[in-house]
Order: sequence, then structure tokens, then C-alpha cells
Amino acid sequence: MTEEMLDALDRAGVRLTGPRRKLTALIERREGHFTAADLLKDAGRRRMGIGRATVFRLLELLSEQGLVERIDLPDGTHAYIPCEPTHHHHLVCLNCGATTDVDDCGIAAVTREAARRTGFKIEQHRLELFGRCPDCRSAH
Amino acid sequence: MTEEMLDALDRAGVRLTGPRRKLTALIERREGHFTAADLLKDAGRRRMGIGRATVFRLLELLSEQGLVERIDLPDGTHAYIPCEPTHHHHLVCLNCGATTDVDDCGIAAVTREAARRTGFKIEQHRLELFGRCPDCRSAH
DNA sequence: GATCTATTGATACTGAGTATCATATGTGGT
DNA sequence: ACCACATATGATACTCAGTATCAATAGATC
Repeated sequence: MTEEMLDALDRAGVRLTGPRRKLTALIERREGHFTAADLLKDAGRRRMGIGRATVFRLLELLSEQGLVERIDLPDGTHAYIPCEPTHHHHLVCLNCGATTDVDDCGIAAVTREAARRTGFKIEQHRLELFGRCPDCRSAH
Repeated sequence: MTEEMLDALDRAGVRLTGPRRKLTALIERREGHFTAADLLKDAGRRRMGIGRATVFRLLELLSEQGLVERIDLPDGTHAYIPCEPTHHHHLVCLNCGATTDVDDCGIAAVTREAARRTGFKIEQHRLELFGRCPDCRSAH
């Protein structure tokens, strides 16, 4: 999994530097979504001496490669989710922050319908689903 | 339309103050989506002497009443769209910023399907569609 | 009009994200 | 193993969105 990110960075033709190795390992350990500030704090707590800018730069890189996706939580904060580089959508648990991916699920038909009704040519879409994950539901 | 916002504010039990009247009128004149900074600039250009905080406070109020919705553009900036207080989704033109609403369009089925597959209980969703509006398409 | 509370704008602050730049470090060639 | 050099780094300082505070102002109700 960390390997996967490093491989992708390698394929993208960038250097596999110390900070990048450390940060991908930290992302790996995270569960659910996280913010740039979370990562920065993780790194700080371990005295990794990693700069603010480096974190943002790596997240941007990973995002370009589709290994991480930036989402907008209902409260307006930006968070990141590690994920597969194929098109999909996210389910985010409002209670514990856990995330799952779902693929199309019928969205293609929805965008087609919306395009038909409005005359727009739809080029991108963003679908985010928020709710309670199975664990949080059963934990009542 | 401005009337509609003022009526809603009245119904919400807040005061119809000068700054609020002026700002709703400015929102009225806007086309497509706009940011808090845009509104602030509009007000500044007209020497309305309206403070930064007032703009954010009004946008929050209107947002609570569903008369304006906050969206997250693909570049990560937050923008607002004036709209009807019923559940719906937005189409945003990536070229000129124009927006249109579409209602359900089949999303309910999508969320039901996602819930079935993952075991999540879905409580909210956000769907944003980005593309080219009819005008920008024909203007090639 | 008097009163009382909601609202306002100025000011100062926080926190996310970015620009700059001298220094450090991967990498590919030898 | 070493060199050379472009890429990446962290420190610093900055910009910009959004929020907290608070004394002064101005709606609404009587």
C-alpha cells in the first residue's frame, strides 16, 4: 500500500526522497479521512522535521496521481482520502470519519439526464455521500 | 427575488437591517456563482461601508434558510449560488460560472444502491456537476 | 418616541495554503 | 564509489478566508 504510493510516485518521474517515504508511511497508518494539518501533526509528534510546504506539496502530487482525493466535508474543511486511481465516489461516516469507495452506482445515467435537461456538456462531477458506517450504526 | 430573500429573513425572525437589504440586492444582481470576497468587493466599490464580518454572517444566514448554497469549486475555493430552498443539485459552467439547478434526476436511486452495497446509512449527499453551459458551447 | 436587544463595523486574531530562496539530497552517468 | 546537477527540502514570511470580540448603532415593539 505504501509501496503502491511510492511506485506511483516513481512512475510519475519524481524522486523518492526521505520526507516522501516518511509521509506516505504516515498516510498509510491513517484511518478514514485526514487533513493536511493532521499529517503535519503526525510528523511533528515523531520529530520528523518535515516542513509545512512539503506536506502540501506531497498531497498535491498524490492527488494528481489519483492516489488521494480531496473532499469537502459538510463543515467546509478540506480533507484527503487515500484511494484507488479509478473514478469512484466516497462515502464518509459523519461519526468516526471512516470512508469507503463506491463505483458508478448509476451516476452516469444521472449526469446524462441532467445534461439532456439543461443543455450543458458535463465534464466533471463530484458526488460525496455522508452518513453512518455499519460500525457506528450498530454501536447505536 | 430580493423580496424573496428578505421575506425569508423576516420569516426566520431576524431584523431586516440596512446592510442586509443592500447585500441581498447585490446578490440579486450577480450572475452565476460568487465568493464572499466578490460580494465584499461589490459593496466596497459602491462605498457601502459594509464590514467583512457582516458579509459572512449574512451568507451563513441565507445558507441556513436554503436561499444560497455553498459549493466547492474544482479548484478548492468556496463559492455561493443563490437558489430555491428545496433539495436539488447544481450545474456549474467551468467557463463563465453560470449555474443551473436540477432536481433529483435519479440520485435517490444511486444513494439507495450505495447504501445497500456498503451498509452505510446515508444522511446527506452532495452532487456537483461541472461543464460547459449552452452559451459557452455554442460560442465554441 | 423610549427602550431594549439584535446587529454592525473595526480591529485583531487564527489557520490554510503559497511564494521565496539558500541549502541539502536523490539520481544517472562515469 | 564518486560527481554533477537538477529536484526537493525546510525556514521564513506572506496572503487570504473566515472568526472572535466588543463598544457603538439601529431595528422592532410598546
